[in-house]
Amino acid sequence: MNQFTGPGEPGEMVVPEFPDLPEATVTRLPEYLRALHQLAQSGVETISSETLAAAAGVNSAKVRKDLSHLGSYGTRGVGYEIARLIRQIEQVLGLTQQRNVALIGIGNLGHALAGYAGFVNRGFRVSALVDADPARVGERLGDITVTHIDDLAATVAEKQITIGVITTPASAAQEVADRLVAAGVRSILNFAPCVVTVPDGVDVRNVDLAIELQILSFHEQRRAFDRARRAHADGAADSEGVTLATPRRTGSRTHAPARKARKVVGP
Amino acid sequence: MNQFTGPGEPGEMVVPEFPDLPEATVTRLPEYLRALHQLAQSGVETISSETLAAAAGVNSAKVRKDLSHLGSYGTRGVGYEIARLIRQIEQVLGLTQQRNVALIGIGNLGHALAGYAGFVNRGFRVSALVDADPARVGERLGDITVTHIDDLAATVAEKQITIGVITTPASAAQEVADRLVAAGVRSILNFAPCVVTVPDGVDVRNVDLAIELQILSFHEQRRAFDRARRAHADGAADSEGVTLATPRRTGSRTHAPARKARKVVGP
DNA sequence: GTTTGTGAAACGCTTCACAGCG
DNA sequence: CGCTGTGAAGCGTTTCACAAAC
Repeated sequence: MNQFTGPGEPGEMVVPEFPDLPEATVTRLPEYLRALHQLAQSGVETISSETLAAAAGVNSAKVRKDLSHLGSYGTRGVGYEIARLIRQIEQVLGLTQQRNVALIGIGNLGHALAGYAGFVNRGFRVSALVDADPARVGERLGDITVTHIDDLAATVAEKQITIGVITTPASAAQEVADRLVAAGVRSILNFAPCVVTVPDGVDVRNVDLAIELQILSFHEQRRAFDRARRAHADGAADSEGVTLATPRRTGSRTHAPARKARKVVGP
Repeated sequence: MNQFTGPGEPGEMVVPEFPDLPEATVTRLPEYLRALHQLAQSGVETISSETLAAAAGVNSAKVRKDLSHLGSYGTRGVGYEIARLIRQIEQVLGLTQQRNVALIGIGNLGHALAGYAGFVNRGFRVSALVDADPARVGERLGDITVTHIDDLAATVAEKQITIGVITTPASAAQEVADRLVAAGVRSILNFAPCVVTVPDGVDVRNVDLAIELQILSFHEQRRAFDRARRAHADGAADSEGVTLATPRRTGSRTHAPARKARKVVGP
């Protein structure tokens, strides 16, 4: 449909276009990308929506709709050219340039993320490590030296940071976010278990590990309940009017802050 | 509306009821809970949907709809009793019993999660640490000794594990998932950057840290593009028919695998 | 007056199903 | 024939707006 080129009629100023993607599509593109990189390694050159869907854990209609938003160049009867698709997705996701990430809060989690191999190969570089504890400043992790939060603005400018990752305790998260915003950072990934408030134009994503567990806990709980209910019904059925509760929702999954891939037993 | 009690008419077998919550509501309940715990500490006893909404980063209509699914017992003109609301939410989320978590893959991330304070206070206990590397088996972290993946079934049974957290490399994730399922675990939180396939009745949630960054990167990219576009338009406007692309989507946020709290500049 | 609980409208996302193209 | 691209239908979620309750 589009993909970075305007209509280009004579007598018009043509301004390049940026695809207007549904948010749900944006969250899936990285998943397709991950699957495509895997598939590319196995030497395949072309892929159908059906196969990509299986590799990414979604259905093929979704893949086709999503890719059509990129101005997809699939070939009917054949599929999509993997290499080209990778290039297209990387381009819309802004991964053609390397993005510099600052990690604020060098505790347990900060340490782990600083060494997380999963970032480097996917267009990101942890370029700055920041902490408020003077005792930690100067510490080296890999080839990066921890700097002090008071120098954040300078660090952001010097290292050309575009994304800040907050791995502080919740009590410090809002202040860190404020400082990141003041330093010009417009994208924040917040691991602290709290809501951070930011001005318009700033983008915050939250990952709360305990919340993920709690969501799992709910479904665990419901399964236990259903088992109890079924056992009860088995023992009591055919006696007289048995009231059965908990009609199972038909709905499948949407996307989720963290991605989901739930599968639950049918009734 | 409901909340664990059937209609209870005479002459009927009454079976307890489990509330049928929309998935979107389930993902928000933990966020309300987090906010409520904070608010409870500041001595407030009652809270309006408006205030809770602000604390949880959503809007008040959503809060009221969500809570009404629990068979909400708010008081009109007053609000909700915090202590009671906490109890209700913890009950539907299955947090009244402590849940035992096994961590599989004791690398950087596994270490960090093993020591993550955010779990303990929220109903979860990391009760088992598992790795495939014999060199790591026997290592103690806190008060837990790392056991071998081959003993997973025994560990799960002994420690009464209900949730497995995968922090292995992607290459090992599917096998670990298979073993967890074989050992009877029905809830999996997967940090490995890959899709794991599980049988019906098993619940998998994925957290891919690089994907979160890529989503941020997309919006970063779009902002850069919009700036360029606007600059271009400023310089060229009023000349003749200027084609402006990128109509901004109106949509706000849904929930997300990881939660979101985006705010983006208006046009 | 304030705030809840909720039908109903609006919205976005997913899924269907098939025309169109290779 | 196989697979993409896409209108249109179907669903779930969000938002509106207001009657009911305190």
